Amino acid sequence: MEEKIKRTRRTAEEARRVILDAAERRLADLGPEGIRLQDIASDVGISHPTILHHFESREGLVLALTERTREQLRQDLFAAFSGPSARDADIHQIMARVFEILSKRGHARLTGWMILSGAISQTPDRGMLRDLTDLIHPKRAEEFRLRGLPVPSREDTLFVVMLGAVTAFGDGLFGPVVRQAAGITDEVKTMEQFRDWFAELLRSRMIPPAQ
Amino acid sequence: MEEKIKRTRRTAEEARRVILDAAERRLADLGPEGIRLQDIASDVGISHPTILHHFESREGLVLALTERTREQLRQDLFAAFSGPSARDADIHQIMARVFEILSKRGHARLTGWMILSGAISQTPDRGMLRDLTDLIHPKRAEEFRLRGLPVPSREDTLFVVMLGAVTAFGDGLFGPVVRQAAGITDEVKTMEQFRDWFAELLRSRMIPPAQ
DNA sequence: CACACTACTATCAAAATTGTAGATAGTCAA
DNA sequence: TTGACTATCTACAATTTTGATAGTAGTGTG
Repeated sequence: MEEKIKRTRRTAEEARRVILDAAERRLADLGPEGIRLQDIASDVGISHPTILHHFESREGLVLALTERTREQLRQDLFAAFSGPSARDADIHQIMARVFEILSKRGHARLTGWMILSGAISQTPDRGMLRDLTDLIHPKRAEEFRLRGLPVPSREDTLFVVMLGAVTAFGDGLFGPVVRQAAGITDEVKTMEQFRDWFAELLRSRMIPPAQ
Repeated sequence: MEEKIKRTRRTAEEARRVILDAAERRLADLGPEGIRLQDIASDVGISHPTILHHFESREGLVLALTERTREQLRQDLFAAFSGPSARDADIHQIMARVFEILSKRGHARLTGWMILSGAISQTPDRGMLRDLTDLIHPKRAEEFRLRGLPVPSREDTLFVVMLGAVTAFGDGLFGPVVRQAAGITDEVKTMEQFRDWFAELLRSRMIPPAQ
């Protein structure tokens, strides 16, 4: 006697989404070895050939995940910097949000893995930080201009942005190990203190000097 | 007619060394998928069971590599900060050396991979940055004391060290992608400029304010 | 209702990878 | 020289993993 098996049939788009979600979770949690078709499939509750059906190959899955992660990151970052709530938020809040995006959501780890595995170089680059700099620099220049101070170069703003990026990514991936090597006992508390300290450092570079 | 095959027989120590060298190179160059016993073996010019003979298992190899990398990093960093040449080198030269250690030798990439794969948490931690802070902080405090200025807390020095570490690691792994996202064309030149700019930022935090 | 479309499954094939077993050959010490 | 030791090899086994094939079952449209 044969069992009638219930199939849940999703739209192709929905199927791709849940598969990518599962792959993302596995990769962020379990590291480089975590992206096995069978495991991902069983997480979703489907058979592994279904993944191949939607993504052609394992590599196709990886590339799709890379692209989606990049795009999400771009959107999250721009939301943090140009959303309505960012209008009068100070840099502490914004940096807190950036760090949160990169560490809590595991984006730093994901990106690190993608860089190491070479997937990221096969995916289109959209000049995220260039655009971010172009968003920030005019405002910053204006602040200086209003006070009659020498306007900092765009390159200076770019370097501040790059430092923010490198540090936020670096903290997301290397942070825990660095804090351990620093002999820190209260991870969570120190993490927040460090981020605040760093945000203050960035702020003192960004704003015009006190008159 | 049988060919007499020449075997090169190394001491166990030497064999372990060349195997770890090859594994390190593959991992830094090729990423997570680069650590395959057969490939490493053929790089060295041996058969893959020889690797198993020396390291018990693939995992044993990974752990041995993790430990060695950590120890090398520790030694390199301490050499940069307390070696004879570091006596009157300024922070620009020291940071340049730190960045070089982490990027050129691929240590940042290696460490990133080890974190992602979970290997690093199975290896002893020696509080490298804590020790580094204890090496630096007294000197720094003395500089302030001599000038009759309020002495910064050890925590402040620790944060500067942590920022240096996070940024140097972050740059070693994420740097190229960040620079690409920043729309930078001349990678090498910008990299140097950024590092100098960052070293100057660190210096301005570290030294006593101008009288 | 009938039919086309396609998301999905079971099963198989092929390749790669780690690990085992037993034989072989350098090396050193007695 | 002889013998013990062990670094290294060849050959094989077991497992895992990606991918191919062909058929099944929801879903929407004429």
